[in-house]
Amino acid sequence: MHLDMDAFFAAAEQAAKPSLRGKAVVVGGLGPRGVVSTASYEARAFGVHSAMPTAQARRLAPNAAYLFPRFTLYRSVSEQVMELLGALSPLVEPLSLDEAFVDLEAGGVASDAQTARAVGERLRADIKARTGLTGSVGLAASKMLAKIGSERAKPDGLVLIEPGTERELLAPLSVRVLPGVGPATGDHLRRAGISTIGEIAEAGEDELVRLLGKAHGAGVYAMALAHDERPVVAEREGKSISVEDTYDVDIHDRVRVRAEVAALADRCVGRLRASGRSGRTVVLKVRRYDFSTLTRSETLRAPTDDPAVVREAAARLLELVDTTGGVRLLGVGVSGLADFTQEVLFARTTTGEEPLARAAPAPLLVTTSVPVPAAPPVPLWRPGQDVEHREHGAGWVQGSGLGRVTVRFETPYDDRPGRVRTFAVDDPDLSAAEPLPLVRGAGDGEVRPGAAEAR
DNA sequence: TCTGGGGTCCTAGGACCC
DNA sequence: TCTGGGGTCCTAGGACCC
Repeated sequence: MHLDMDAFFAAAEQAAKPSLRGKAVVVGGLGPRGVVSTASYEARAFGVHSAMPTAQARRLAPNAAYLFPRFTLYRSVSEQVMELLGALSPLVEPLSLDEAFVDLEAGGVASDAQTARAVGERLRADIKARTGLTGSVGLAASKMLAKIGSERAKPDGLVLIEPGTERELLAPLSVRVLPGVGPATGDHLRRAGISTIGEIAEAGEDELVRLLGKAHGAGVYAMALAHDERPVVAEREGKSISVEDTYDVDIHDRVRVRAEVAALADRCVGRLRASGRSGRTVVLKVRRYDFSTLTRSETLRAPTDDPAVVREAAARLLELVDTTGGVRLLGVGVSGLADFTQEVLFARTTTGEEPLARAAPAPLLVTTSVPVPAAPPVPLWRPGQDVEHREHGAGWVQGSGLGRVTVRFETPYDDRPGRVRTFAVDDPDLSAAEPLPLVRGAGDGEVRPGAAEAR
């Protein structure tokens, strides 16, 4: 089974904000260089879609609601959904917050089409009851086909692909439907006169390998024949951790570039340590004013989670890069991840320093050796953000500017749009708040064992 | 129209080693 | 006189995915 939540971020916002139900909603970066994460179906009718620059979306749908993503909310909803999946099988493979594969056979809940369909429909009902949101389900004999099924089921549907019908179903579809065929490979194949999956099958494996290379060609050919033996894998270990920022305006000042790289290194290490791991290879990423992107990396003698070590490596790498003309993005990453204990064996013992493994998993606070110039003022109130007013209760920020902030007072449990009020940005009665659960009683991460099996 | 942020996997060349 | 063969590690870049 493949489960894919429908327009997940936008749907969660509509569930949280009654005034946005049935309206065009766009969730994504709201700065001058932002892109759309998710558009509600109403916004898609205007031509807005994921990965589109938000500036372009605003031209297409000027009256849509534009909201910053609220990952804490999406994560808590995601946990509830994943918990329902976990009740079906020990083999659940999340692909992102809103998508997962489930091996139903391994869970012993379905091994034929009829029961699989029943399990899928019951899951969709459980998700709706638990989160208030809809998800689409694909059921098939392999990951690829289950995923194609959920795509065809959207929105709010279920598609089961009967074993034996796979190849005739695939034949007329675009090659772009196959996993691993993106824009570049799609163009490549089209120039060779291949645009449908059926044409890949006709071309033969040798031709595909000639066009795409050994590994890629063989893989794409197998997929075209509906040969996909990839298992559902739960709990995959991450292989790298990285942090990057695109700046609203290009940075020209080399001193500022160094300061940003140091800050990114600290943030990266913060996440590295939060995951209880250490890394051996430090990667610096630079996107220049003209969008040309390069990476420079350095492999250390031993894994580290020391912010100073990562900061210094990143600083060395930066000195290898010409940034005249300005940079629009900087990033710092760590790969070659090892479990934490490894490292204690190496560098740390000689210093007499308390092993970092014992350190509290508190947010990492590091004083940078480079003075960090004051960051451009971050707006205090971001569109979509939850707030609490001493008098008016729970609401969310509709917009702010010119020293004022506009709030709509409504909660996920209201049936009608709430009232709008405007305050001074520094109104002492107004404070930031945590998101409310979308369904009353179904709290964040709250475990209700047996909820799914109870029927 | 002006292009996010977080990842994974693959390729290819050079260094290095046996 | 005409330059082995194979394996691993490191680095850089590109394609792809959500």
